[in-house]
Amino acid sequence: MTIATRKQREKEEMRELILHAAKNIFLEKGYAETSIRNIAEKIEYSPGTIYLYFKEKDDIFHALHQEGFRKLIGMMLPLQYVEDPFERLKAMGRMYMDFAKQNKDFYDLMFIMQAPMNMEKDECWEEGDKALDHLKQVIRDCQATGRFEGRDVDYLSFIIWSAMHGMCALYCRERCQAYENVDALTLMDEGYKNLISMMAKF
Amino acid sequence: MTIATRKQREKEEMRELILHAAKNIFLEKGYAETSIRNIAEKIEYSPGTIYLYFKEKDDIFHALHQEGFRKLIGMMLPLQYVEDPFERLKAMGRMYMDFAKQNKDFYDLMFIMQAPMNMEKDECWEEGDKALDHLKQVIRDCQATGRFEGRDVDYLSFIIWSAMHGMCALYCRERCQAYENVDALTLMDEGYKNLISMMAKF
DNA sequence: TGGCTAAATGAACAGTGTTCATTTTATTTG
DNA sequence: CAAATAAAATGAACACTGTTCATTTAGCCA
Repeated sequence: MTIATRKQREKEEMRELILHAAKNIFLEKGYAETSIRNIAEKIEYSPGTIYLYFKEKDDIFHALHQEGFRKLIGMMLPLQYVEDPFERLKAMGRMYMDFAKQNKDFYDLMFIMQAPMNMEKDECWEEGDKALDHLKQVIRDCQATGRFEGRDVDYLSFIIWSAMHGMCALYCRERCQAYENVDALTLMDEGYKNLISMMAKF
Repeated sequence: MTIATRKQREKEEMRELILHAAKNIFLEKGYAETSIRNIAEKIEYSPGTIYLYFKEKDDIFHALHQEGFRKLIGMMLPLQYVEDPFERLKAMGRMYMDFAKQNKDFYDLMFIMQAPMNMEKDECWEEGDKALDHLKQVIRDCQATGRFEGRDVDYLSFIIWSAMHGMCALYCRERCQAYENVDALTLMDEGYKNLISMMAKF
């Protein structure tokens, strides 16, 4: 094993160390409260060191962004074995919602935040595109069984995604409080049922 | 006219002056780039002065938040004369979308940002609640004509709002770019048409 | 004009992301 | 092994942030 490869591995380990610390602070305190100095302190290095492994703060969150998508896709993957396409679509929607509920901060980072988006589209959205392709494919599968006949896949996937995202985003940013007498989780569950009914008759 | 009343008027004018400057910077540069010092500089006062008229930065954005809702409600108001409730609902949806397209930053501030929400619910969401009540009422009007029969108004309004918000939020935060071959505005228009079709058959 | 109150100031505090000359550490060469 | 070189880590410094507060300035009343 050459020194060069060890050096490279150590570099990779350092990146992981930083990411691990960043993720913990981020999940605990949120984006705004996660500072470079906080991360540096946690891993017992100086702030400057972090800039040897990441070009800027957003780079770190870009990495977490990808991790979030890998997590979401990981949750979705088993659902490909649900045979009936519409049932699969329904299960995917529920999974998406559960992901948002259980990983508020990841969801925020992936779909709401402005921060880590100053990247060239191609490299930044690879994982996100994959997730969207999943959705489009299941819609095409539905169409193969006669559902959603004649509907454009792009437009249809967009409104479905929007509806799901809308609920999750309102949830993440506390706008569900507008409904004083209904608890947020119930609101989402029942809202989703309505969406399913709509799609079923569509 | 007593001095006291003039003093009070001057105080109000100063608030307006600050708000006006804040709004301009905010609409031009966004929330993060709008600093107290920037606002102070624009109105040619010292930073400290602003804290004599607003408790904190969020207070300023809370005021803009309200202004945004008044603007949205103002746009919605004429639509109450659309007789058919479902047509009215459709028009309201389109109006909501247009508002988001034309006032990206206001929309962001009103429905996406975390910032100015650290207020006691009652005073902060008065305007927002009014807007939501509008939606609920038109749904009830629809139900009076036999549409959406047996559906819970809270849940139904939530999924409709979510679908609209989802599109607008994805638009505001540049997630429409996920669709490489479709322009964002077309995506929203066509997405909305799909939503209307869904609601029509629901 | 003197006294008082209210308004405005701007330096100071504790924090931020980021840069870079300097020091420390590790590796290679003589 | 020692000296020279290359790589990694440092932390002070820069320009910024929101917010506070002792001090100065301006306006009003007796």
